[in-house]
Amino acid sequence: MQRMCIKDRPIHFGSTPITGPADLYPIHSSHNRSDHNQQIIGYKKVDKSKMPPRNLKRGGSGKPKTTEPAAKSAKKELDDSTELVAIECLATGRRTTVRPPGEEKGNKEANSFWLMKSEPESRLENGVDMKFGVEDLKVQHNQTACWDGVRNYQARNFMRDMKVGQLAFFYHSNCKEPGIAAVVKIVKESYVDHTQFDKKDPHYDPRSSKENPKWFMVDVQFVRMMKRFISLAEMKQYHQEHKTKEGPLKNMALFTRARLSVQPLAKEEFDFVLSLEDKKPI
DNA sequence: GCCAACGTTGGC
DNA sequence: GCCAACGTTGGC
Repeated sequence: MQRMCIKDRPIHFGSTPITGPADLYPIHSSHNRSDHNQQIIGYKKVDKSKMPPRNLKRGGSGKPKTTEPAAKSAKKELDDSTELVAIECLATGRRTTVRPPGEEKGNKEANSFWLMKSEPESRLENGVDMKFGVEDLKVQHNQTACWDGVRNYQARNFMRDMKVGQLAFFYHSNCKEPGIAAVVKIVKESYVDHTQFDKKDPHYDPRSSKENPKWFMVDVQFVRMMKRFISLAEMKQYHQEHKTKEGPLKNMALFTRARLSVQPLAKEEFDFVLSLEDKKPI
């Protein structure tokens, strides 16, 4: 079984209105559940050989280590991120710094682009349809939707780094043809994801509380469809080629951190993908 | 803090 | 449906 949804993705329509600025309207998306208190982040170019994982593991599992801290630490990271991307495991308190692919020191623009995954095909999760493709975004009021349901710390932290006006690719995952379908922009910065408190929501998180919410979301607005769909397969070919010949997609998170539903793109990566629109598909 | 077991992601 | 990759859990 696969489920798709997975952890970090958003989407579905719910029905719950969100509170927020009057000009934005929401919606919902949703996603998964499971993560814990930890966070780590970063991308890195790291070698995955040693990468990661295990160390960044969570720490105390059961005890949310921080009860308030989550928010606070995360915020701290945000501030630090102006320079390097700070990574910290909330659970362990361990901190490391990594620089996003393509980000040069002092180049704050480098990380101002994102890729957000969503499932365009129906798939039930606890009875709720997770479907939310670009077409679904386009029919929302103001063509804007809140990216709720993200339940992965890295993805959540990336959303917290998002700023109004930044662009992101709307990626279709878990479907026949995975790939980039459109360009969207961030229209509301990180705020509490209300679905974590809703017992009926597939992404309900019993470990979270209103006093100390764990999950956040941003609002995105449709900008335009890609001139042509840029498939995962096509990008993968470039990724492979760029790994040997050196090219902009050589460290693309889509391949180096495949399961992350919200991922950063270096400007060169974003621009390269856009340049493919005017080329013939390979 | 380590690490084996387990669960999830998500392309194929 | 399969399964590789990798994140999470939780005992020790």
